[in-house]
Amino acid sequence: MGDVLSDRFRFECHKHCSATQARVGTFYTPHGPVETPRFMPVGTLANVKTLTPDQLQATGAQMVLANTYHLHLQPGEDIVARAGGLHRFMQWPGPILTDSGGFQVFSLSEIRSIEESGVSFRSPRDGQIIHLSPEIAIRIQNALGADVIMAFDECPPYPATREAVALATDRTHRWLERCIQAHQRSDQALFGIVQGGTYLDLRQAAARLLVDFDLPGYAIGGVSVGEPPALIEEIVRATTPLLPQDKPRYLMGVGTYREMVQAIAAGIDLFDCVIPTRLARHGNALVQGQRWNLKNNRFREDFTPLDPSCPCYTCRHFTRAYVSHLLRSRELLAYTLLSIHNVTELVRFTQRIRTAILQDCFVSEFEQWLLPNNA
RNA sequence: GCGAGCGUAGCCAAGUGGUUAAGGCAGUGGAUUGUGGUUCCACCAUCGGGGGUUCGAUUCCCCUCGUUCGCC
Repeated sequence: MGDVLSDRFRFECHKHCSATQARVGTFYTPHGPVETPRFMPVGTLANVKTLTPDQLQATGAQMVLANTYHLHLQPGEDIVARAGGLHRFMQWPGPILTDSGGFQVFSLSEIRSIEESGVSFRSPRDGQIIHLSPEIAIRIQNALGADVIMAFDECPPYPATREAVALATDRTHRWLERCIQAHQRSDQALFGIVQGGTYLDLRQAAARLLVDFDLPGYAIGGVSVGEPPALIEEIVRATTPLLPQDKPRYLMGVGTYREMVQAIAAGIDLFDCVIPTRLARHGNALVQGQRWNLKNNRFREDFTPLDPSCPCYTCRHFTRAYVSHLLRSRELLAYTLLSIHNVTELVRFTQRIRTAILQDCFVSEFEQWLLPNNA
């Protein structure tokens, strides 16, 4: 299976940045290539919410992230499987990645018990008890049928003691073995996840250990859980170089302009983040490295596009004043237009980085984001 | 013209003779990182006007203005 797998999920590195660890590559999946570095919008079906596949495709998005936990609750993986799998059900022709649900246990359950066998918690939706374990998470993801599936991990909160993080990290490794055992589809790549909280030596030990599993890709998880942004960069810089050169590296849950640039400089290829769509639903636009609250008074009579230099549908057709009006009157179209723009913006941002690396001007062009702190 | 009622923020609307006058909507800012889905947080009034009573009135009394209902 190893050869078939490595063939189906080949990662080619085309160029390395001369001054940083940044690189340009292509990650091949059964549903098409992903040109890296690349931002992946979250998610689809239960989650992108306001974009059609056509609209999503027009943003330049290649791979999208869907959510195991939400799809398990509704409509249930059996229905997705009977519908012909996730790609067909949601009509997304490109690559899809599913998250394992490990993060959701951390982020949105109140009552939970985490044991060696797995996790149980009360669904915030309807109160029913949900069980997740490595085997269940993989079984669900096998049924959903995404191109890339994620190991079921334990994501410790921040802050957490070194002892607690070490326990969670060790458990994540034991769970990874069970995930690999449970995984049954050779047309799906299982990625491992590096945990270790903010303890760099735990991170590095975890990375070294994971490499031995020879997985088709690796992710850094457990960041952007409330820690100071500077710590994310530290973690990424300490961990990424230990992951294999010839495999895609994915930083989960990130992020912002700065975090992405710094992570790419450390050798990261893929990102996912709810920021563009969540901000859209809250009335914010990402424009030229800034966040704007389109509901602010100053946009009321601003008859220019969100970003005159942006090629997206929203910017080609509508004014800031119009979007501001849609938001004030709570028209659903506001969320669609802002989502189109925001996703386009972050995808384009990673595309521009890709181009800059290819032209060997990454450091000079993205200097403002590489320097320590500022807006 | 007579009788009764009501005037608290842009709107709706509690409330009390005593240091900081509920709440909602709207408004103004802010937040948001492997998606709990029109979210969360903060700010935003001296009580129609004038005069009395009182140590003290948004609250009680008088006048006035506005408004609503009924009668003529």
